[in-house]
Amino acid sequence: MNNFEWGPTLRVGPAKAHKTLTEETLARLRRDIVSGAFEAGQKVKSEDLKKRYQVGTSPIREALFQLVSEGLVRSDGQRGFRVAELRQEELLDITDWRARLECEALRRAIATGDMEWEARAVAAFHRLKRVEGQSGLDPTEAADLWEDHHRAFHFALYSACGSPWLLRFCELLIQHGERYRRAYITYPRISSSIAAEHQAIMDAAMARDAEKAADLLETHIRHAADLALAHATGRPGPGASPAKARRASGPKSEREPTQEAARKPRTRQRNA
Amino acid sequence: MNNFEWGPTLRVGPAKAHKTLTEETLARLRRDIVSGAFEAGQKVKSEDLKKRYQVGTSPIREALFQLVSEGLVRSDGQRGFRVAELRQEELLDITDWRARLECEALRRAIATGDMEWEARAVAAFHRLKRVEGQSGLDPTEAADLWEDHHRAFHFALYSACGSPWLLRFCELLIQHGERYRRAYITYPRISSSIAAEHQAIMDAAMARDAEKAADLLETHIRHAADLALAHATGRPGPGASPAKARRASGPKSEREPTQEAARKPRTRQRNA
DNA sequence: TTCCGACGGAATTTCGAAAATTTGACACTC
DNA sequence: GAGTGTCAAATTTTCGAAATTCCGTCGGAA
Repeated sequence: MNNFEWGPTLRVGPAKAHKTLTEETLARLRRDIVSGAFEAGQKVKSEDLKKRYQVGTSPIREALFQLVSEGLVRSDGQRGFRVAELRQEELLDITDWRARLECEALRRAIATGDMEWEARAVAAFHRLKRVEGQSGLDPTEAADLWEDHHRAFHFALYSACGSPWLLRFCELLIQHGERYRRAYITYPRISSSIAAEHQAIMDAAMARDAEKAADLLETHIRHAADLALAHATGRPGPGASPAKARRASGPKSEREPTQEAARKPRTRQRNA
Repeated sequence: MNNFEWGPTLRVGPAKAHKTLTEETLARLRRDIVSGAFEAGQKVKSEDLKKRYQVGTSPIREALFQLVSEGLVRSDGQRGFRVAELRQEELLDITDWRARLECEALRRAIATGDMEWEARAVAAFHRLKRVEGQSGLDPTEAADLWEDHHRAFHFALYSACGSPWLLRFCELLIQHGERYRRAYITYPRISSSIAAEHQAIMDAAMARDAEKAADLLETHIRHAADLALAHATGRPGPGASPAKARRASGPKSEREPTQEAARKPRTRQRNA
């Protein structure tokens, strides 16, 4: 039950062969949303995305719909799509569930994980450390790289939990947690204390001390959220332009419709 | 935080206006998969679906991708889609998490729910009872109707839990749980004991007895799963044609490729 | 002025056909 | 007979354009 696959979200390695354009676009779009390349609440026009990713209408829409289901994008009737908003309230919700579910996953993995699991964890941890030591990279690239391996490390720890659904929930929550973090905290900011936390979790896990590992993990998760929250409150506020919106597409006219345009019902032909 | 929306999955009422064809197709396809109109593991050809739902390529694919994310459909590289398999192992997993998460949701709702929540629950329960009393319907239709209202009743109970993510998780799990149930148990089988369980849960919830309600709910969930499991083990086994596969499309040739056809890598142009 | 409906540009949704890929079959060699 | 390469049909993926819908604006009536 280990080779559980849902999306290719958390795979760092060689990845599935026979990728379709849709899958590729999905991965890129998801990464761009999580990394903050698009602003929260921003309208995403398929025309822009087509230019940005150099693909046709179908892959774009197919990817968008999958992201809707993941909660990163919202679909507005026949009014297109927009990036999900960021609300502090939701960050609290996500953090609570991350603490509950990821700790549970870790406990189970420690209880039942075999040598292969240990090997995966050790390998992922090693990669993370190496990436942290790396210097001289473009900040954006460095952030992306670190986040990828950070995610992979956490996921490797849970990978032996034995419950596909738990793993899936963790996957979703981690993704969203990362988005909040990256929206509020500017890089580079891989503080050594975070690295130390990882080390401690890793040690406890390998020593098969489930309770200690879970405690450390919970602290780690809440710590990250607190940090984000602290930064958030000292800022314009959620939804109001966190991070820079890098790699944004050209200076298009954008025409954001008036925020809450009067929504009077009209006559309609179809779908009567 | 109550008006949380993800998919239109669990809405019974008036539903969002301005439906697009994709949304409609998504709802229909989801319902058909959950209800067992498609067999588990079956390949779904877009050509068939186009004929079945009378729409073009795009709505079909867009709906399919959303269902992939929900776990009801799996996407096979460039080899199309197939309905997710049913494995007893997974039913156990789903049941465990349903018990944990739905009970938690119910507890929270009881703790913080207001009058409006009570009203929603009472209304949903009333509808469920009325539907159960109804007679003289086509069995298929009756099953669909009952399931819709059963789902809505459970969801109404949780709707005041205050956590969007918890609600979303419950939504997904309920959906999958229903699929297993309907795959293994043939209708009509709305035993009076189930109705009694609902009544008891409802009473405890309205009396704000969180612990009792949660206990009853857990029993209810496990009871349903046990029933399904009992039927499953006395059958060909999961994945091997449970339920009837009603409303199946025309007697097409179906051409199921040999289960594990030798998968030798070929030369490829794109995505090199 | 304010409300209402129609008009037209912009964006989204949907379709159908072209391009690419998979799959099974057939012939050929070893 | 087993293994291998080629070919054509079936299927999926992708594109681009047509159809539909939305949204702001303008003009006219109360």
